[in-house]
Amino acid sequence: MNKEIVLRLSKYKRLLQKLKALGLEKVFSNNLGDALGVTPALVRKDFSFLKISGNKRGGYSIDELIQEIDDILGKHHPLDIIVVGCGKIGSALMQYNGLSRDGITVAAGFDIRPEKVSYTGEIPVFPMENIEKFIREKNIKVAVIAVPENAATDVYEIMSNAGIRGFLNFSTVDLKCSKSPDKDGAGKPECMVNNINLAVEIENLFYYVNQRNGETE
Amino acid sequence: MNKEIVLRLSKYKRLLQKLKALGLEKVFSNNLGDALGVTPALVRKDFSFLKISGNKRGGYSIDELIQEIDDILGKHHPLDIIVVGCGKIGSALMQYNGLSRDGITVAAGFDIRPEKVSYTGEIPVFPMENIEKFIREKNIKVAVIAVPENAATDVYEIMSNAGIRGFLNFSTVDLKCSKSPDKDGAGKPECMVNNINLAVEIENLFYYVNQRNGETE
DNA sequence: ATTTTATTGTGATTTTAATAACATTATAAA
DNA sequence: TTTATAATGTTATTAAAATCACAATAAAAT
Repeated sequence: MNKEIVLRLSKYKRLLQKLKALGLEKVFSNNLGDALGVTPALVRKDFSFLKISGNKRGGYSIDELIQEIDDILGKHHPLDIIVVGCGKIGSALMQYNGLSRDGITVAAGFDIRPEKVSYTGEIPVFPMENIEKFIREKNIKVAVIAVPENAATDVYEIMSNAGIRGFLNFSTVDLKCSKSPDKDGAGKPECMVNNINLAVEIENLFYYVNQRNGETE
Repeated sequence: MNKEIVLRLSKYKRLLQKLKALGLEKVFSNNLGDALGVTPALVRKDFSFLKISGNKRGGYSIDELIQEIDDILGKHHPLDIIVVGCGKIGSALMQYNGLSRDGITVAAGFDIRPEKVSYTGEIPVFPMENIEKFIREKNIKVAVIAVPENAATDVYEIMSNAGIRGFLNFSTVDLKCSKSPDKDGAGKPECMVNNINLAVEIENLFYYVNQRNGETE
């Protein structure tokens, strides 16, 4: 499955939950397409691909869609993550309410600096030495990387070896996930990395802003 | 110009700066392609498109590439932004060093809550009433939105009217930029919005992680 | 000076994702 | 019960982006 379609699924679901909260029960490919800025045909294709069928004239059942999308996104399992690096960005994420509202739980934070370690807060922060054990024991599969540039690859390696398979990387290095080593390069990726570089995003915005001011092209 | 190519430009540049710091002077399309995970042909096409030419056997001059990319990304103008919403995410961004390292300056923060307002810190936090005046006077064009869901569209409207043209949106609503109203829908977008939904990103990771465990397909 | 080589620059091809178009069919209306 | 309608589901088409492939050529080697 395509990366874009998975992102659309999350967006459909958020929208559907809001529609449901408003008391709606059915929705048309039309409505979802408008909201996401895509054609209704694409919405139908997505659902068709997911084996969700609608009703020839009544559209799709919102409940069924939500249920089905949650299945696909694995929302019926606990979504436990850890955050590595409890500096500015890392601790903001740990305290961010937006995650728990979507069923995502930050199980713990980790930091190499002793002064960041704390077992008293709502979410404990452990020293880095404990990370491997924690990942294995709690069977954690997804982690946020919020460490400085020079530590990122090391931290990635450690976590990757301990069993983390999904990384949300806020460090300034672009991490690429290693392939399965046993198949000498031909294997499918062992993990998934999602790099978010805030400076890149902002530079990107400035580019467009400058475009607008400059050439009328 | 394509959105993807602009992102690649930022990535090329970061890489080039590191290579330069190591003392290198020339680089081949080959090297850049490897690092970014694209083919060398695409790298050459990007540069060709930017009117940067290399040397038939000596590759590209790192200095020239950096200079040229900075030109295109508008890095010779000041990159001043504001942050609206000084909660967890917002204040983390304001204090984040990664931005200033790339020449991006947070000129001010804004918050509707009086207790967040402060003129003593390194970056002042003003009350929301002042935002329009500030944007106009300082000619700010790019803003980060880090407010709760219910405030996002209002805040977006206010800033859009005051002159902001590039938005990095961390709120949980997907903002879509409005088109120029004078051309009844046919005009080019008036602004650019970059939505980052952290919960969506993490859900996305869980999807791939679950895939790996499940079907061997 | 000549030949070889390594790299650029670009046209052709492939791949992928999205749109457009339409045949199908469940519901509603007559 | 028949007809009309409004939505789905899917096939064909278009558009876009990346890769492939190779001719052109500057530098290095002989």
